[in-house]
Amino acid sequence: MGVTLTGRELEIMTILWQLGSGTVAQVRERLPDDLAYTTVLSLIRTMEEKELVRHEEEGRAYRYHPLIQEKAVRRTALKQLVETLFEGAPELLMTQLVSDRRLSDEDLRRIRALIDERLPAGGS
Amino acid sequence: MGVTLTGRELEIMTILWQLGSGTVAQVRERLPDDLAYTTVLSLIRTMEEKELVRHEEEGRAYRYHPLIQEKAVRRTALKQLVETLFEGAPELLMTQLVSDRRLSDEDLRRIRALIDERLPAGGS
DNA sequence: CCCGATTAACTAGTTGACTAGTAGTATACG
DNA sequence: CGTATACTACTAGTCAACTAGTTAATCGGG
Repeated sequence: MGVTLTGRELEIMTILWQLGSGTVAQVRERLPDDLAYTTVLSLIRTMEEKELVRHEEEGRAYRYHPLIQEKAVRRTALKQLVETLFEGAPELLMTQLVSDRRLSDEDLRRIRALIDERLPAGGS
Repeated sequence: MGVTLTGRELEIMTILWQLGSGTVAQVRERLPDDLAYTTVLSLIRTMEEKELVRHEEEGRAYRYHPLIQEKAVRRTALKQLVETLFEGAPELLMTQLVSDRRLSDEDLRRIRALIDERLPAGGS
């Protein structure tokens, strides 16, 4: 259930999300590893079969557009993580994030503000 | 970097974490899918090579003990997710969790209490 | 019009995760 | 002591992800 991507596919989608759209060459030069042109092409074609991207012709090349939203992928991945590793309990994940040193005071205040917005006024 | 497990390995580790330790048979009967005994054995032996578990002899069987902590796996997975899908910014992940319907008011209050503890007293 | 460069399509090889069978060994028990 | 049972070791096959080569088509410049 939900949109799931392999590692490489995610790298490619991230680039497409940033650019809005891109040709194979554009994606290729932005990938962290130096892959062969044909390799990137193969990946993108697979992604087109999965309906993750679509193409439109642009001169001699194809321009590829993302068909899925980053938010959807994030949601699926997060849900997956919570289910497999945090007993299906999101607050366990939250707790770990808050407990770890990873968040600055600034971050924490922002989160608290968000929570306050979300909670009905006058709670205990 | 950090402890990473495959899907099945995680399932097995979760069982070992719950039990404290276990034999192949004990793990096998608790796995969601009905795998052959030898399959589970193969998996666990691979995990022993990776130093994810160790064994001690117990009568005719081996008893396997986890060598890594659940917390370590959670930390790695969470960090991985933040880096690959949330621009390395944990507060983005927090924001999405808070925004989604997934958390009850109860959860939110608990998180807010945690944040309050964490933050230095006094001062927005 | 021809040449070099870029690109898409097709084909295929490698690797790791996952699965399971077979053989051999040890244990329990009558 | 002998047989059945449970277990480990070894071997191997399948599948998806990933990678890249070859071929053919297209375009721009001389």
